[in-house]
Amino acid sequence: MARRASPSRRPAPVLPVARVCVDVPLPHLDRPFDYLIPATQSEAAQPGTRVRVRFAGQLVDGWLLERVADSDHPGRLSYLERVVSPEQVLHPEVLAAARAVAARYAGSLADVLRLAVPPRHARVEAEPTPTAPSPEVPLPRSSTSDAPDSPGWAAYPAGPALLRALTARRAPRAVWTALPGEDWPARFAEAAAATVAAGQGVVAVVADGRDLDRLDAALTARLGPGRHVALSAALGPAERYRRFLRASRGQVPVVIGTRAAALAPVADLGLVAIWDDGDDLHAEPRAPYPHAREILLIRAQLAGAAALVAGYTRTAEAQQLLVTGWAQPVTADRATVRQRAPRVTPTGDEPELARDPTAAAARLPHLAWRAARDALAAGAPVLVQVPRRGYLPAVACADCRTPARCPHCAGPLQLPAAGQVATCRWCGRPAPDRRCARCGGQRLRAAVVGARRTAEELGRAFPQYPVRTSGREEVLARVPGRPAVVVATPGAEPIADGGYGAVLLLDTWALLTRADLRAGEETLRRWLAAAALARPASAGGTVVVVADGGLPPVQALLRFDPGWYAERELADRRALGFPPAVRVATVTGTPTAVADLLAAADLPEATEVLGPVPVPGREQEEAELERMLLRAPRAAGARLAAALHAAAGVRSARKVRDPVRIQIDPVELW
DNA sequence: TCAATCCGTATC
DNA sequence: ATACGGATTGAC
Repeated sequence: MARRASPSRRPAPVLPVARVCVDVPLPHLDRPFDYLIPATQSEAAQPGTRVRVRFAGQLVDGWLLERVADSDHPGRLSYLERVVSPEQVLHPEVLAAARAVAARYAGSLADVLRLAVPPRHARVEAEPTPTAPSPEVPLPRSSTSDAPDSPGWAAYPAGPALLRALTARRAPRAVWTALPGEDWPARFAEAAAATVAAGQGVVAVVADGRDLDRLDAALTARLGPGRHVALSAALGPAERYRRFLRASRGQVPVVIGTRAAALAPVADLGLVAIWDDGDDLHAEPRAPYPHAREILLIRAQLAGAAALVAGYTRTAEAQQLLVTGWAQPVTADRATVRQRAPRVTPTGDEPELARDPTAAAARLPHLAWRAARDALAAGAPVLVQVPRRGYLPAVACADCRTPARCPHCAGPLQLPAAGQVATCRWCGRPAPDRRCARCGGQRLRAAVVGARRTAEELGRAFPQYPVRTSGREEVLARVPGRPAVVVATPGAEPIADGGYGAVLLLDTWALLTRADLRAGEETLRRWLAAAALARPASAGGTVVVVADGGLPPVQALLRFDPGWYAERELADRRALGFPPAVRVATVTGTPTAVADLLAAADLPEATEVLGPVPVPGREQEEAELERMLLRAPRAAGARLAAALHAAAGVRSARKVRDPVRIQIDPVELW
């Protein structure tokens, strides 16, 4: 009666059962399935390998999570079809983190593993191992010294202690607010070197390729060649897998990269680090939409590793780490900040037409024009930051321009049409009688993004200097320390040799009134990133921000005090019920699908359900989508995610129609 | 009484 | 998803 199961196949003599995570996207199949390991494959079938298995009649990819002696499954087990490769690319520490990430974000393990391990490239896997420097080779700088060689960290009272703690494997956790002009890649490299000197591995994540290049260079300078790899989506599949393998095989102690590197393997993880955690590039756009910072913090927590959350600014999430005592601040004292910071001046946005025809030509406020002119005359380059197009129009108080919020749930308001009553984008309630929280005004105006100032206009204002642009199409990494006008969009500001003489922050109105919860924080982040490239005030460095000096982000910029702003921001979010003070989930889909899912969800008691609201900007979709917003106390966050994942499972087990998208603490909340 | 079909359920 | 089983319904 030998049917399909070939009689020649017999189970492996030891630990014959493989627990396998099958690579299918259905949430109700998000658990391991047991398979028999054929004796012939026993050697190859190690935990962390890729396998092929027959599942529901078809061949699918899977991950061999672990080997056990026997199975709880009451039915008959199938054999593994084959072990794709003996390479153990899924490390136990990464698996544990991936499980926690899936749970945190109401997602499936298979989805997270797809983000964690790049696609296999068989030819690369077969390549002979490149000769790696022996681990016995000492670091270029003294790695045996108890006090690490890094004067740069001495500018921060807690800095040297941070490095000592890394060297001593005490797993320090820090929120580092970098000084203006700080050479952060060098500081990151020093922290990495201290960890490596202690015999541990490092994973560091940055937002984009430009930051990655800088960190790459700093690590090469500090650690020497061949001690780290840089992973990014921009690499081809072969090179990406080649570098991943070097990390996975323990040939390098340090991995740096963009967000997908947050789950990269290193031996004995000692430090996770993220630069500029407020950049929205750190948010993964694929399910389950995890944020690189959260992934890294989960890893640090589970592995007992150190953590470094860093930037010129401080996010509300970083502030939350400080408030809960999970991490300690690494911040310079005020005297040092004053010494390093440029002079910052706010100005109104009315160009003084009569006084200055050239300024008017560029639609530049007089003060901004004068700062630029003086810096150019002094032989320094000038940076002009202009926002990119394409922000959602918001509604703001017509008198003081404070973004208008719903009196019921504090969501942002929208004006369906001129003259109509404003309604909330979150809960859908009309808000006919609301008053501005700041000034009490009742009139509203739509905050329309102004016309973009072009480089040509600035060229007309400063005809004798070259004008260069850095933006979406072409991003400049560096400009020489000579007079020139550099026009850049946020995130594309080149570094200037010797620093910029003046930095002009224009069209700030568009940034500040974005219809987004994070508008203020994001504005300050972009300003500080640009202002940090200016010379110190003592060397003539000036920043002119075209905005009302009374606005909190402007205040924070004037004082160069992102910590103050973060405290305020977190307090606001607590008062309004936003992350990270609370846990939020959004559920998006067709009205019936969303209602179905929520009906099936066993939500924690304290969950507040807001909505539904129509989802904007999806004109072509055949079915109209809507979104519900759920919020729960942080303590109930795990239960909220579990309830939504389970409900998605119940739904997907029944009918496959009408997918719903579940996002936990989405970066964009409007 | 049997067979074609429908629905629900498990997928190891 | 897809494959299977048990229930259901229609025709002989």
